[in-house]
Amino acid sequence: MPVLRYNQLRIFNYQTLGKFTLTEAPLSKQSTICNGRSRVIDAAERLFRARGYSNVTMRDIASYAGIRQASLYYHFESKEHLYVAVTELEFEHHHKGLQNAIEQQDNLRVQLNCAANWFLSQPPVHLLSMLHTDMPCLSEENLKKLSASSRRCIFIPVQQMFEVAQQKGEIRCCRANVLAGFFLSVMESIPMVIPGSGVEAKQVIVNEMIDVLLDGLTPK
Amino acid sequence: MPVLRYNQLRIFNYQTLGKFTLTEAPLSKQSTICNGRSRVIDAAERLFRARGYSNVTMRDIASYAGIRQASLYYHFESKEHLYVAVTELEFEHHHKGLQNAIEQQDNLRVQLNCAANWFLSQPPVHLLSMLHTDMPCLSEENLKKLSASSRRCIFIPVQQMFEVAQQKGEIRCCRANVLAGFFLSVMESIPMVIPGSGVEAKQVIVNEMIDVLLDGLTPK
DNA sequence: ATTATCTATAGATCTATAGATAATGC
DNA sequence: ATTATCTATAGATCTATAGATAATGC
Repeated sequence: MPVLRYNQLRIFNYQTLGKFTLTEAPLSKQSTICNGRSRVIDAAERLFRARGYSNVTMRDIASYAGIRQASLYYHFESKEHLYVAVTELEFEHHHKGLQNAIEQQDNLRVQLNCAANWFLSQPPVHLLSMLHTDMPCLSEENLKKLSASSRRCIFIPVQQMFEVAQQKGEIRCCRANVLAGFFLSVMESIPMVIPGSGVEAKQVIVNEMIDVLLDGLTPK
Repeated sequence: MPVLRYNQLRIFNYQTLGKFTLTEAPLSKQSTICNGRSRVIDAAERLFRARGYSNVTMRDIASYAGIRQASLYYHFESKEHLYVAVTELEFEHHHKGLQNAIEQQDNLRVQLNCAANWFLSQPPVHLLSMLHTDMPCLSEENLKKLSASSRRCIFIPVQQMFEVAQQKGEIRCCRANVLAGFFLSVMESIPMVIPGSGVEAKQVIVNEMIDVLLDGLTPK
């Protein structure tokens, strides 16, 4: 059976991934996934995010992208280089989305809602898993690089949102970094609280979360 | 060079673990770590919790426990069996600690503080990473088993604490499962917010977190 | 006889490299 | 000539099994 070259293979089916089914839409625009490199990035992005660095093999990525394993090394020097490239892109993507969600609004409650909806509209980042499980597999240098990126792209924008609200007197005095960790970790935990639910159910959770954050639990 | 048998080797040094340094005290009582099986469980516990299932090899565990890799299979049928056994023990350990922390108190604010201090007194569980990255590596059956254990031992006790407080009118109406996810995920995120800080710094964060949870952020 | 270890190794991956080859663009 | 793929494979793991062996307990 001859192996179809990528150039000859215009119609393409993503393969199933065992128990790691990936149903989300790709992060990048569909239109950009038309050349080999983009397909590799897209495949790696989905797989690394769904399973973590160590539970994805180069063969998995190649198979998902519709090429042979060795061909990945034409585009990326190593598995680690691929992971770093893909993860930086993902962080930047979230940076843009978050900034956009936050800066359009001037009220904290609405900003929180928009930021939360941004996260719900995207495949989950699993930032805590990445920092805990994936990053230590990388070189010291790449670990520092990605840690810094995750802070700059995701943590700091959320922190600044709280700082600004504090300066405007919208909320009382409280460490903005604690609040940022608060908000982000709760966003990460939503799948744990209600596994396998739709977006509407998640939005209900998010709204309740924002109410608690702003108004507290103690009855009036 | 003759290999020292475990029985002959009474004095023992834990080996270093590269960038995954494990400085925490063992979960189990020191006194119980005197026979082979307990040493294996202790080693596996530390390593799996520090790096996750896939980033630990049977050789790592054996080396840490001071025996040869193949000897592990005398005590446990497979890597997966070992992981499941160790993780169930860990969940039970947290179940006892949590129940104890919660039932001694009758005021929600104090209960939250005691539950938080329990977690701070133990090596971190990294529940989100476990559920997201480790569990999908297991068989369907073990996945279900451990998911159920994590719910029963960790999630439900926290949820019940909120339910009781709600029944007593201490807090206003709000989904108790959302609040449990809230609390647990924030506990998990503390290392992300202040990486590499001492227990005191973490207690400050925890107290600020509890204040926000109960009193909210909106100024009076 | 049983318990707890060891050595040696089979068999299955996984990453990465070497070198060939087809398609594309100048 | 350059780009993007392929086949084949080296070399390094990693899990798990087989069979030997020393210490312990009856």
